[in-house]
Amino acid sequence: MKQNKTINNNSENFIEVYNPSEVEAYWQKHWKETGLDATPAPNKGQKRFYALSMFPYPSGSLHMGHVRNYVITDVIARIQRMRGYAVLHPMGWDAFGLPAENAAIERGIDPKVWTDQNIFQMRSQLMKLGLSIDWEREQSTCNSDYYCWTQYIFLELFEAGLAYQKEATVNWDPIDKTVLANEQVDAEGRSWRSGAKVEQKKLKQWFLRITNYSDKLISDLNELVGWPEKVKTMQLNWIGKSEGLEINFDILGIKDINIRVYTTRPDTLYGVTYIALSPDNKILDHLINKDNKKNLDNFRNSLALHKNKDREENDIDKKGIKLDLNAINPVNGDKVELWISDYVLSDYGTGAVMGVPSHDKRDYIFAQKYNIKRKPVIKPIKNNVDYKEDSVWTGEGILFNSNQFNGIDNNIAKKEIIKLAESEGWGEYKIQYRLRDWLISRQRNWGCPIPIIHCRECGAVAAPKDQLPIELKYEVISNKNDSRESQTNINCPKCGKLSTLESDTMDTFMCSSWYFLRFADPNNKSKPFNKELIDDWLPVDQYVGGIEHAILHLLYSRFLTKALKERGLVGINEPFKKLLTQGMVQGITYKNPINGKYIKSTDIKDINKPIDPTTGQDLDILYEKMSKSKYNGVDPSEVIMKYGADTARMFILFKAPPEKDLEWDDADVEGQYRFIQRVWKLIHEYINLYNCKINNYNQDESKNKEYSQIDKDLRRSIHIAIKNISEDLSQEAQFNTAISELMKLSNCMNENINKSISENVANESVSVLVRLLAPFAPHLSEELWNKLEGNGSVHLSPWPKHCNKALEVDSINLVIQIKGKVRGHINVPINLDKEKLEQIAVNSDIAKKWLQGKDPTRVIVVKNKLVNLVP
RNA sequence: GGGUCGCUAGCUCAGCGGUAGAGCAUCCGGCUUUUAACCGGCUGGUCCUGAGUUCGAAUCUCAGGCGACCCA
Repeated sequence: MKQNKTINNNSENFIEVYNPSEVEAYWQKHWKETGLDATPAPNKGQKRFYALSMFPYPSGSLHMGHVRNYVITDVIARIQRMRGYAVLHPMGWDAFGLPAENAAIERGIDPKVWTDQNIFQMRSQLMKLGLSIDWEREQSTCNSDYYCWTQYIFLELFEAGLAYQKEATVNWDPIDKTVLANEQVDAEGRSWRSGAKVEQKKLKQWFLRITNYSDKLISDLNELVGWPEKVKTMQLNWIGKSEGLEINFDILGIKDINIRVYTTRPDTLYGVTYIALSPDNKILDHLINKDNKKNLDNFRNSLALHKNKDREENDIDKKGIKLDLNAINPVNGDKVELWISDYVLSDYGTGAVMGVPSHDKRDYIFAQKYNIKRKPVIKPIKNNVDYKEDSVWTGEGILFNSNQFNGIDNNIAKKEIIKLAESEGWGEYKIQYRLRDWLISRQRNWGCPIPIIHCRECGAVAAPKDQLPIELKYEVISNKNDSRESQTNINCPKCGKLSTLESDTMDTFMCSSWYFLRFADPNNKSKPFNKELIDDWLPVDQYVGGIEHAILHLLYSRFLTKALKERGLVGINEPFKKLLTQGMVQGITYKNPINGKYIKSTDIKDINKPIDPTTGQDLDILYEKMSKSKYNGVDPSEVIMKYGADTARMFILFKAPPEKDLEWDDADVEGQYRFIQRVWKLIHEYINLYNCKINNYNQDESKNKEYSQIDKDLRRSIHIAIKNISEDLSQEAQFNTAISELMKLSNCMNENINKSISENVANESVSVLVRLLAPFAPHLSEELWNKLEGNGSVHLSPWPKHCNKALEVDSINLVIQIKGKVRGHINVPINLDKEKLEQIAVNSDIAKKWLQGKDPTRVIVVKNKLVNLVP
């Protein structure tokens, strides 16, 4: 940006242009030296506030999403400090994970060195944003003084029986060569990290018993009044509690064996035409004869290694083989076919489903493919045009084809059929959850080692807590496969015999499920944290992060907090009191709608009418998530270099409410830069004209004084700004409207600049504006505060309070409505009684003109606002 | 299919029964050796549509349209 020597050459006093890079660097250094951002020592009686952003993965470069995230918590932290809270605002690094390991393999670098370099890089970028973070509390999950306690917490869970090993069908990511938890596989069956189609493998793995807490995780959502409803709904759906019936189906011709089926739709029981078993259901061993055994083996082998989710999908091809057996529907004795199909999951429910093609989409598709008969038993109450008996109806309705239940509403029938099943003994009411136990084993090197020793005699033995950490070996990982197979020998802590150390590491989500606790007691050498300090600072008062963690991180953290509470390690029940999920930062893209190619903005001649330089095609202008492949990324460091951190902060907060997506627009950034410059100039003009100093403002004097009209008007604007901004920042984090109010106040001060404002009111306005601006533009405000000779730091000065008296007005513009339409205004003194207002309105020229001599039939008077005359 | 949220100036958003509002952009003027920057000013609105409630609806109710996200 080209810098002029002065902003306004006409002004008598030359005002230097505000130079953000100089000023920002100066104050950042000064704040560091004076310890401005340090967390105050717990002091009895002082209110506490814990502001936290989700800590980042240290990829090495800061992106706009990070900036948005950390600026939001920073503004909140700064406001709370000015309001007199002791504030904890820490930062750390989610430092284990595959990129470091891949870098190590590809380039032969120690992953620890690589990670630390990235952390150094990102930390210095963050510092340039002027974030009031207490860096003394910084944590990095890959440091042994952190993961030591991750292991300790794992052992606590192990002792509580909440960590266990089992053989299960698990999601295998073929690119990252590791297993994944269900939460880490998306709806298309792809890994959240590598994007690879996940395969199914049967492996012995470590799990955490999150399902023990299913009900608590649901019911305690009610405590989380400060969470977006959307996130709570997503968690509720993920846990997926359902009520239903578990039914025994006898098999025709085979005694002593029956098939257990779970259904949430007992009302469709009369519509069952087949039973489908999962291919690995153990009951098959008892049902299959030699001939069928071969078929089954072939079938099992032929099954593509689908991901669970994939198999649940409605529209994918479902495969099946028919058995020469029939089951008996216990409710009516009907014979139903027996099938094996890959759309039945072995570890959900009982590994068997009852097929009701008329009332379940997946069953319908399967039945259609294999010509299985259908039997409709529910029809909608309304004569729905869309409903046909030979199609599938999954909605509500009335039963038919169902003996004694005919004509009954299906919701009532559900309960009635459960009752019948229980009284006749062929089924029982059961609650089922979608949530599975959390698989935490990862076949990776760069992760927190699982502190377990496998002994031939004693089995899985916990590493003694006083021998933690089980150190991670940092040697260069040159060959993935070889390093996975090498085992570390260790003596069994129980019997002393030679044993092996567990070679898997933990899911990195385990590391991030408790970091918010460690910040309360970051340097504890004897345990993860001191309970008193946790209960003092936590729960986190304001947590800010991306919606992508609505289930993963937030659910795991809630679970772990509850588990630790039961172990007596913490006293809190929920970790995060308020949650704000910020929207994405999007960049402008130019896309050729024909071939779908993205064009760099530098290749476009006229940015207002973008044309593909090679094909001449008109381009679509879109806003999309910033990414290299779309050429729409904006580098935070460049923006800070060009405009300064304050401009970047102001822009990002002003452009959209925090929870909405934000469209990056360079023109608007310029606008914010100009605002910063205008404020700078404005305050200097006040200094020059009114000799403004913070300490010249006499608050007591302002209270009972008689003011001139100009002073009164300006004071009203000042106190309206205080009131509105304080409200914007109290209930919801409405930074955009708060900044808009700041602009209004500065515009108003600017309008009054050459009018005869009294010195005290000029000082009041300056003192208020600089303080209101402080959380948003901390450097500019501090510099101005300093110029105004304010005491100490503006960031430790008290947040202004509005004065109700200043909001009062002497006169109002009375609105005159005729039949509800605004026809004019009359300036009248405030607080006139209704009769007087009516009199003024009726006798006004406006009334005469519009009523044309007629008397109004009705008069509505709203005191201090309007009079409505109805002819 | 269900749920949630949204639709207000060219753009991004406030307003949530009582005069439609900010910022940016546009346009005009000033300043200036040009570009630009800066300063000043003016524009700009079926508040998605329709019906209802009301003296009065952007605001409340109902129906519909469009869009986003989530779930199935």
